[in-house]
Amino acid sequence: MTGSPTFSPLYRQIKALLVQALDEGEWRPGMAIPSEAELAVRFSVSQGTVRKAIDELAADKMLVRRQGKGTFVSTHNDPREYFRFLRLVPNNGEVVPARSVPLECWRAKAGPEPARMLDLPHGAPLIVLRRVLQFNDRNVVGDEIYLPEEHFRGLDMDMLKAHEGSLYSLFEARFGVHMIRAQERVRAVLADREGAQLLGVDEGSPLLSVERVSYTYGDRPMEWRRGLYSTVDHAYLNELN
Amino acid sequence: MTGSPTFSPLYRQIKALLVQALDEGEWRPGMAIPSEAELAVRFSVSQGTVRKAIDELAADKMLVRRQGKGTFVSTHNDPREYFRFLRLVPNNGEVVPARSVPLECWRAKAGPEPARMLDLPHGAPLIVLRRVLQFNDRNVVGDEIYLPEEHFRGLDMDMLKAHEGSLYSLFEARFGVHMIRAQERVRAVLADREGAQLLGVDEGSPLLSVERVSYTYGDRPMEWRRGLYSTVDHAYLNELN
DNA sequence: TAGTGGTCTAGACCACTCC
DNA sequence: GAGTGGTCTAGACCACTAG
Repeated sequence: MTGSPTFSPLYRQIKALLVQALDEGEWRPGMAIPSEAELAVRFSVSQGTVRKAIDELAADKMLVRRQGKGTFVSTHNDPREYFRFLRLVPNNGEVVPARSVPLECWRAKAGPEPARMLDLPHGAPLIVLRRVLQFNDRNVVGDEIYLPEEHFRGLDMDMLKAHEGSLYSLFEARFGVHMIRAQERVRAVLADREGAQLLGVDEGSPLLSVERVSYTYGDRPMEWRRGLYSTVDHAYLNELN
Repeated sequence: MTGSPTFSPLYRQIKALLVQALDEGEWRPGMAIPSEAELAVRFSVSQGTVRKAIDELAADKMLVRRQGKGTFVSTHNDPREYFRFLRLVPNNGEVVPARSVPLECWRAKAGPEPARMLDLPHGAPLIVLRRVLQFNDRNVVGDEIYLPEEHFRGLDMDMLKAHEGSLYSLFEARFGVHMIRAQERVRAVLADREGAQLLGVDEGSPLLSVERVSYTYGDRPMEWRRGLYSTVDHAYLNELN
């Protein structure tokens, strides 16, 4: 019976303004945003209110606080953040860095599934790419990745081969597309001939199928991918609360 | 060169005291804790400091705030929370409640793996139970669950059959064991004869193997389980930030 | 109307980083 | 020492719940 509960506290409005500024690129990934005191003046609120807005953005991992230094726009373009969304860990605890190796890259029209996942019209232009992830020079993940061409114009094999780091670091550095969050659906499948060969397992071996949609500011989907994970020497790790 | 950074803010000390009180059962799951004002008096700090401690406990899901009513100890013993740790969702979005059906329950000595995962000495007494999870009366998950007998004395098939709800709600209601968080490792495996029959799939079908350790207050491991998930009609859903 | 959590402010001071 | 985020306080007021 009651109307919509339209009440929105000040700090959430400040938060929305900050997200808008981030989305518009007022501050680039890795750069510092103005100090809390400055922002308080800019928005005509107390520092405590700015602080609460930033608290939430830090919890969302859009910003990173560093005591004594400032507050920074989070970035994928830093070795420690390259594979922020990758949940695969080796069975023996040793930490080896992953390496992304591009295989193919072509243009295509969106079929029903990519169109739906990317919120695009059927037939919209896409860039599709295939790559593998390696640990210790061994292929462990094979991905097929679908991107709306509109936002990734110019992406090709040369660019992929020239780039050090993860795809998300490339997306950020070259196309200004910053992924904020993602959602994965994991299933068990059998390796077909191609997948088996790619990951160095027998045909018919069990693999994880991992489908992921990644979102940029404003919950806009910007990437859809399907991966095959070999879980012989690794596991998909998940924390539950 | 610098010594250990032992600085701990007041609100974290308050938080630790609150966790201790929760662990000792001063307030039971589902019940309200004292108001922020009362706690401020009790600990001789300002309400804002208590508030920040509770903020973190709410983020950890140990407490739940309800505006106008109070702050409550979180509980698994509520239909909406029965399967808080279950990440399985149906392929078609419809929400059907899960149902836990016990199969077997027996006593055993801890082998190397349960002992390691539960931080118990080799040979420590365990209770082991097998059960299935059903959606729409169809078996989708088969679990084998290992519990330290010390904390679950008296658990048997009769008790399992008599209980409505999830295992965690039973653990909480009957044994005062409240799971706070858990960690899962997911792999792809092939269904053996037994697993295939249990889940109604062909032998050799791909299944998810999900190993989980659950922790109570103080990060004390209290349960280890291994599950087989059929992902024919469901997917393991995960949010990444 | 009373009690609870939620917001907002202003100010003092602390911890950390860098020059 | 200057500048940043981090803590703590005290007080006023708002939103929500329940009797």
